[in-house]
Amino acid sequence: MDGRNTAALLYQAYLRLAEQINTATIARNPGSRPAHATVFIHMENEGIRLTRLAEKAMMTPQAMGELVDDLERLGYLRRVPDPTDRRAKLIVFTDQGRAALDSAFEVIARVERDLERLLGPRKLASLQAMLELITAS
Amino acid sequence: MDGRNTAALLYQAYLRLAEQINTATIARNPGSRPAHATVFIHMENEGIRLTRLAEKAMMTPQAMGELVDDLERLGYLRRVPDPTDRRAKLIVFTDQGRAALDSAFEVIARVERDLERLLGPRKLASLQAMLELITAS
DNA sequence: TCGCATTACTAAGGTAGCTTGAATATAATG
DNA sequence: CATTATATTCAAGCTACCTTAGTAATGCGA
Repeated sequence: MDGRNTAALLYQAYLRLAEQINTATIARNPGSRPAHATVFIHMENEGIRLTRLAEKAMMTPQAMGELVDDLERLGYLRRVPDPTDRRAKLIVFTDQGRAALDSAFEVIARVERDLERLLGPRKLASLQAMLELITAS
Repeated sequence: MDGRNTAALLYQAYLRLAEQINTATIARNPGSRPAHATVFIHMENEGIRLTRLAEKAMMTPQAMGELVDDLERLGYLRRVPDPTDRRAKLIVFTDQGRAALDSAFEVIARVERDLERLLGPRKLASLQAMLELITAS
């Protein structure tokens, strides 16, 4: 079906890298699922409310609540009362959660190093610039 | 979360292009869903059996059967008896199905032309080469 | 010809990742 | 101080896309 289909090529390359990242992070953080990543992506160090987290991730508070439930059960997050509003809770990292975040950064950094070895630094930079251009187009 | 995450950039660029392709093809072929694309991708002009189609797409014949049911109902495919085996049926394109396939190619070609205008032919070729390299790595 | 394999179909079930709806507690406002 | 809005949570449901299980007809090798 493809005699030059850049979209398909992008997807395959993405799958290749995502598989590496998911495999490594799930191995390091047993019990976690890809969907949990959106929580880490939108977390804030000082703590964040569920509603705000949900807004940032563009989902309902209920859906985000389930993800946070999981990560709390797994020991990555904790809910503490928000001192400024007794209805609200602040979702904060545990030490384990911070370690998991660091670990995820390391995994990504390793993949980036592999890419740099594969393509060379100049070409990798060129690739990233083109991808940003496409996304913004 | 990203201070240079090529995987994320790849995904965003892919989403940008896929959204264009899906929107255009679904607009041209009402009733079709993204999952139906895998059928078109693995179809064969001379006709193909359900089991073989399922194998190529790496899913169960039952799952593929449903997709083919949909596309038959929508008028893109037809099941005809396989003259060489009375258990089997050949899934073949209707004229409408062939037109839809052509139309999908046109949509992709349009996206490729847009990309060529955005990046230039040399850089687009370089992008594709890098994506293939990543996929094969 | 007997027994097993293959092709397709029907039916039911499962999973991931969401949603909508409704309840409770607290806050903010006129 | 009555009303309305906000933060969270419990419960149920939904969609897309698959799966496993079981049935019937036909083909094929020993």
